[in-house]
Amino acid sequence: MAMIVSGEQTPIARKISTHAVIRTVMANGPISRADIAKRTGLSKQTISEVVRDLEQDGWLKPTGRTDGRPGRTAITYELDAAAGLAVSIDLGGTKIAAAICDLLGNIVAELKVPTDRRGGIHLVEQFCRTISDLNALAGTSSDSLRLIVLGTPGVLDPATGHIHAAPNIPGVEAINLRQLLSETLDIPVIIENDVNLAAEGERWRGHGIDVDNFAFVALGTGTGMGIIANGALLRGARGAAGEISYLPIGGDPFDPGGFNLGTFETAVGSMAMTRRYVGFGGRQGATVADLFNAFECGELSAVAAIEETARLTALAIAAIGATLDPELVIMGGSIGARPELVEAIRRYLPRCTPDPPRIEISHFGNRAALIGGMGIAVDHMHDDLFGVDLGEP
Amino acid sequence: MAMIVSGEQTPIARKISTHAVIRTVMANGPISRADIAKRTGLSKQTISEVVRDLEQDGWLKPTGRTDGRPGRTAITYELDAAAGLAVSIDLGGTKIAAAICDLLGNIVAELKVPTDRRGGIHLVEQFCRTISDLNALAGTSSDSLRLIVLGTPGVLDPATGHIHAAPNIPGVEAINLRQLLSETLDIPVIIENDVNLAAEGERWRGHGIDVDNFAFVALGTGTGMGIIANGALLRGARGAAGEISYLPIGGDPFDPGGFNLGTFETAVGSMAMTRRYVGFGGRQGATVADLFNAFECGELSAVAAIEETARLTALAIAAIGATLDPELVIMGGSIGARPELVEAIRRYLPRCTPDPPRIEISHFGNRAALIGGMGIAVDHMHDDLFGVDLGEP
DNA sequence: CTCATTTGTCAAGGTAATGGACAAATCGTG
DNA sequence: CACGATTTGTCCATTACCTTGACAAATGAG
Repeated sequence: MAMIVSGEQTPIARKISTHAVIRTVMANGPISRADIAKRTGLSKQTISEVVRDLEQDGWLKPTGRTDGRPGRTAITYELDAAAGLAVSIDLGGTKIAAAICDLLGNIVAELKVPTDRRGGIHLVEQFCRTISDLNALAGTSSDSLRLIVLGTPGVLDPATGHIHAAPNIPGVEAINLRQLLSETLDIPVIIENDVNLAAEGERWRGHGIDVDNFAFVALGTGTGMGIIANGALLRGARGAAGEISYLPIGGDPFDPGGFNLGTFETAVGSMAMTRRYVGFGGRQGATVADLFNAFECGELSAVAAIEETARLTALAIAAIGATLDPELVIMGGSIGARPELVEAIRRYLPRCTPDPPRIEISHFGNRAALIGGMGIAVDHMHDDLFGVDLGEP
Repeated sequence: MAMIVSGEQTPIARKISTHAVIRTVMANGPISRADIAKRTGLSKQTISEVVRDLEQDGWLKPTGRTDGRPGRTAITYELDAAAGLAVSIDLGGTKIAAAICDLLGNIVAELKVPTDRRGGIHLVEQFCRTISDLNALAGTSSDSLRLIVLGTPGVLDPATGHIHAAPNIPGVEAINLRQLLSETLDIPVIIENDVNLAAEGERWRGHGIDVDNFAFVALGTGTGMGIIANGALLRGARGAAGEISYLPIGGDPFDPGGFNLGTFETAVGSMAMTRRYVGFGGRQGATVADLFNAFECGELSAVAAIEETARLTALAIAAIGATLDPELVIMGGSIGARPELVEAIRRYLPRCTPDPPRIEISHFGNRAALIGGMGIAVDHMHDDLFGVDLGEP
């Protein structure tokens, strides 16, 4: 009923001090208490108290001593990485990638398994098995896991976490995957669109470091985009921000047939690409890999197919640029990350938009979403543990 | 050098309490000290002290007493609106609108003058004259002004405030309007794109209240869009977010001729509309107003011109929707706010995009940017006066 | 070994917030 | 009109946190 501004137990002032100490330690690596005092402006006394509490609770640990300078040697402290472990899972149509990471974002264990094609409830079981495999691999225990971040294809409701449309994975629209997994393992689960996670991955440790406005464009079987705007993930009102499948580019958007897949996806998805290749005179039944091989050999129909895809993608990036004004567009996905395609896009872009954004190929390739999940997990653990909430009247 | 976490003079704890009190008073109107205590969770004693300090500094003032309920009557306090005044200026190609508002966002004085066509430095002089006219009108003094928010057309550099392209106003690209005005009057000046301000206006007190994701689309002589994403203004990397003039819609984006105005603006600006009207057989030399009059009379060429503009705008909104997933699109500008056009857009939209956003006509019409400037000014004054900064190591 | 230098602890003092007691002021009711 | 119930606002003692200054501990340089 009444708003509580000071925390339930720990008073607000000590919370803020603790927060400042943690942030200083995280930003400056192994560091002595005296140094923390200088950087935070708090007194040595206070720092000693806060550090003692944090060490008792297992968050900080002494890691070494200073030397080489005059004066008494100082004990240096560091975040105890093992104090918080999290799992990141990237659920794909054919494969599941999963990893355990610690509080500092170090990868402790990582593995990949084929997706259980039965989908639905069987996926929950598979996740649990995979997590226990990861624990065995890393020598950790399920008890020390604090959080699971799950990346899936499809549009997610920002509020409930319900998956609206995931064409490649059967039986996930009927169940609440997030809730089921969370209740089974008794751990909080964050669910997020996989392309959004890929964008987060690039922001965390890829090309997007220190870039406040960029987009991750994925082209593969389907199309999608993750947006970082003002330094944060942009989900939109219904979680459908970045659903570029429906861009009115590459076809007639008023054609009711385009509603199933979306105009843009119909024009540049892998189906469209091979169809176009065949249309230009390429070999019947060719896959996208065949197409790029043919391009390598200089086959004209392959060149034409890729050029057209690049032209349409450049138009899409122009539309995105006119809306979001990103500094950078990162290309990913089995098609989008191909250097030949990206090179062609770079050629087309300045011809259809003034002041085009920089174009880069994903730094993490198909691991971007997995990495992004870890980034979110680490940020979330930090917020959870050390965040300061001022309340909202 | 050293990071100061606690404020220079006022300790952090008192700052937070003060902040909580201010927010509670702002949110709950006239309110007694006991009530503040209940809502914030702080003790009555603390509230009394904080309120006494705030009253001494002129921020709060007692406004009345409670009655009608059992128990001792309470003195109710309110923000002293006159403690902070700000100016909002909307610089247009033909007119300048300006207003003074107080800390609560009440409009104290408002006026409109024709823009000095000589532009450049003369605008600074005109702003100063207008502000002193406003002061005379409101009976206030220049000394109590804390902030000026200036809205202009064109793309602004988010860092420097430099105006990059403002076709309607001569001589503003060569000078730093923000800096000049700020130095002349010795008041901080915030400069912002006018369509962004219009979006802020709708967010503050228009259709965008409590809507975290929406876009304000302006169609008139030119085209533009202001974006509220995640509840905040989206400027993009170079301040060009929402520059929908360059959307690759309504023409061939690879046509080098489209670079001057942008493909979309070339297709739906007022020039394009009248040209299209004439092309469909309308009267030579007709203005946009004539066109809408003709539509009113059921003239087929006018109907066709408006239908085509609506069709293209629906496509643009589809593209914006695929990127941003707004809950709402607010239409503004001399053309965009026309009900006939909006009605047509509403008809076209479901045919080219699934799950289309709500479409509304601007709540403030051509005053939206002026109102938005006030909203920003009020928010900024609040942050300035009562914001809590935790520092950043 | 001695001195300068830096680290870390101890003790004392100050500020802000809490909680309880209590006076002040008002409404409702007999 | 008096009295109890109720709410407001102040006073006082106590607690929690942070700071200052003094001082012991530990180390490199000469």
